[in-house]
Amino acid sequence: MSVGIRHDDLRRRNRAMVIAAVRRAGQPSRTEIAATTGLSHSTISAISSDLIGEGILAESKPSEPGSLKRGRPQVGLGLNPEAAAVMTVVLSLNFLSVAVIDYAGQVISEEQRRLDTLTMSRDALIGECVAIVRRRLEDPDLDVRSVARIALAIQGITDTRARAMLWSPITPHTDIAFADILEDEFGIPATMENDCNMMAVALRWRDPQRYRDDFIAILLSHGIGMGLVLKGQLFTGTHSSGGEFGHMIHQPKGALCRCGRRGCVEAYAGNYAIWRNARQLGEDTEPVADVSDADMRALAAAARESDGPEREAYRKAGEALGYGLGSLFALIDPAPVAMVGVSAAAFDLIEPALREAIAQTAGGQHSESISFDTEPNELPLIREGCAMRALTFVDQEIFAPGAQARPGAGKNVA
Amino acid sequence: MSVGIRHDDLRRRNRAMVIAAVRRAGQPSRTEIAATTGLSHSTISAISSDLIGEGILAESKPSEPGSLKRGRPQVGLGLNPEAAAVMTVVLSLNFLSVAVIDYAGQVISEEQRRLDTLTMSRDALIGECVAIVRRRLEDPDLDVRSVARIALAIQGITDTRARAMLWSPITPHTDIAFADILEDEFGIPATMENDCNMMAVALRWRDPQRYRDDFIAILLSHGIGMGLVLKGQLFTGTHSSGGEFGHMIHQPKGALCRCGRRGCVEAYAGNYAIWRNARQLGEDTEPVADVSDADMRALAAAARESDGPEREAYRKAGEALGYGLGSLFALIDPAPVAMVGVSAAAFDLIEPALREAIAQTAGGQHSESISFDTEPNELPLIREGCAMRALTFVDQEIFAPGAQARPGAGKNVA
DNA sequence: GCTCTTTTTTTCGAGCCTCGAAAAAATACT
DNA sequence: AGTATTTTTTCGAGGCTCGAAAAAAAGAGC
Repeated sequence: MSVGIRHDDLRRRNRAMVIAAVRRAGQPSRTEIAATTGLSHSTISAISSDLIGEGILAESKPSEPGSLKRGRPQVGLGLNPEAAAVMTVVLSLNFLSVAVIDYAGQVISEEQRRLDTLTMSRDALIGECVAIVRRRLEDPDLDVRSVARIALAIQGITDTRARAMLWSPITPHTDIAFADILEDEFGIPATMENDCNMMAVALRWRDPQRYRDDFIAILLSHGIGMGLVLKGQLFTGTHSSGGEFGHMIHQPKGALCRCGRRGCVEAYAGNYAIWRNARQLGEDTEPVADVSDADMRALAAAARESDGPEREAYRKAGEALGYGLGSLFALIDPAPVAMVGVSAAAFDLIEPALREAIAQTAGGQHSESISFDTEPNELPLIREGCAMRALTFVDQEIFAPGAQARPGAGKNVA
Repeated sequence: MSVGIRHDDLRRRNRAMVIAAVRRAGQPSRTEIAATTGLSHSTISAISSDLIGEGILAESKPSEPGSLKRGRPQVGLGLNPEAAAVMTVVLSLNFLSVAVIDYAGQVISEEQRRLDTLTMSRDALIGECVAIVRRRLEDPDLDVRSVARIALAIQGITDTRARAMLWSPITPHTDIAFADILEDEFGIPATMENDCNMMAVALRWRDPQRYRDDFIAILLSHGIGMGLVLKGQLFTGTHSSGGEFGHMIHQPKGALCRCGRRGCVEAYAGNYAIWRNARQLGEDTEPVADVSDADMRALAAAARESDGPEREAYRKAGEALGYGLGSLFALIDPAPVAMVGVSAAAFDLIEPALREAIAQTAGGQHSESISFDTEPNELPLIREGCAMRALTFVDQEIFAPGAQARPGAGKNVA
């Protein structure tokens, strides 16, 4: 099973703890780090002195003028923005966006492009991704050697090892090993992440109070996606990114889903499903390829206006989501939920039926106490999540082990 | 977040690894332990010499006569059966059973009792549990001081901290803190476990080849329960034992479930549901309290005999289980399944409809490759799981830290 | 029966790492 | 300027793991 702990692992792990503490707290003093990690002051002192010597951390003046305490003032430790950089690539329906982010998490540069992802050939899609990354790397302001990691996020299913996209609604092509492709092309370690998982990662960094150890991020968009954090860990399937909440069964043999099957939650709550119901097209109608955000906002407006088929469509969506959440809660117990995406802006139309449905399930025993939060814009969240994922990789996998193994690499400060 | 690693943790963890390696492998040599843990021979030598000195491990002669290898023969290390003992208490419908198990996992003594759990008062139920434990502890052959842990398993929902039963179908009473009660009564650390989780634990020990990192144990009994292991970890809810597969929704507003709600998987696949459908009583009929195993076997026989309402009842059960598993697989991806309990003996009647249903779900994409195994008798599994849970607790929490902190306690061999 | 070979296990010194205590540093209070 | 207070560093002690070498315990060969 798992492997024994070597002596050198110890330092690596404790270095990782210190870096993580600094990334989380912003500008903590050595004393604060000692308190949060439980390590002794001497150890923190030794480790942080090493990390500063290696250019990973940097001391920053207290900066707080209102710190009228006695005693030697604390000196804050911060991440050195120039220690490294990472790149995020977000590929969504008809849209590709890239950003370069410094080690402290600030965006250095970005680029966005419209594509016709549904009709592009496999090679063209890969080519566009490679090209946009290359353009960013060729930016004269950027030190290419400092780019330590690329994180791609895509709508759809990725594999557990974060190497490949297995299936995606934005393209007819399957099994594209984006991570390997980018690694081979640029020699920079890369991962392929699921968009909703990245949303969950981002929520945890944005609001650690609310989104801590257990929570759910649900993407209400053309399709329905989910990112799930359980016991502080991002939940993934055994083979894939998992958490395909949208394809849990709501009604056996029910409405036609984009995945070709019947009765999935998405077949009632995805944008195309709401649109289909609002237009009263019948549940067997082939899902349309795309409904614009503007159309969805118009639909929501009409639903708020009068009690017609539009309102009924949102009611059905709420019911499907409610029963789906009820089944999910039966498995994992209730947890805070964040609704993300265009239809999150119409959550007022969805919520009543959702709560009613959830109250009829075992998981909804305390349905009043389940709280929902909404965030209409998913893209910034996905990018933030990617950035944090790439940065924590650099923290844990590159900086924590230190550079003693290879004396030629990295910056060796005496 | 998590805490830094101290220097003394190191030894504790590596001791735990060695003990775990011995428990898993049976009679491994020091060399084998070094190989599986990745630690050096010197370290293994030092640790195992300590453990032998403390009476936790014991050397055993090679025992294999056919070991015609050159070189110094390996000497096997085994668990010392007298190092400690644990107790398992399994509380199920109308039945209470207790066993005392030595440190090597052999049953020393046991006792079983029939009770009328559904009608007993709260105090009577607790009293019976306490009394049966006391009788075992008063056994003159048993050194009471060696009993290091009690593990209770109960059908129903337990809390995450493994202290209390929150709800159970075998009694109308709720929120009984069995673990605390036993601890207070006997001064022995105790935990309260969910029966299906213990089944999963046992399967992992019984057949580590098949049930390794990801698998599902489903109890097909009066109710439907599940134990789930994901990524090598027992899956639990955020507040409770979780994994209430039986109460995922199969049909919104469908058949009446024992939990009082409608459309749960259990309301189609639990014994009472199969019985209700076989008797053509209608889905709104109040679930009966108990159907005997003999009745269920008769039902299965009738279903095999001719294509009547009995066969249809099993078909409906298969359909509900199939759609439920499909939804589950959408979340976690497919994994090997073990069907446990009386109705597992009728799995031939269930399987066709189950596979048909699962094939219509997103999670059932490779439905042929999903393999089912059956085990009609759940009680031995639950007891084995409890025993292993209690024993690994002793391994990790009592023996791994060692006794250096309290020089008076334990056996200190110079 | 004795020596050689092979494999397992133990011993020993080196190198790290963390810790606690004490010292040093840096500032506010008086 | 001196004192109190808080943060940070320094230093020696104690542990732990590791690699190399030695010791132990057999079978193989003559």
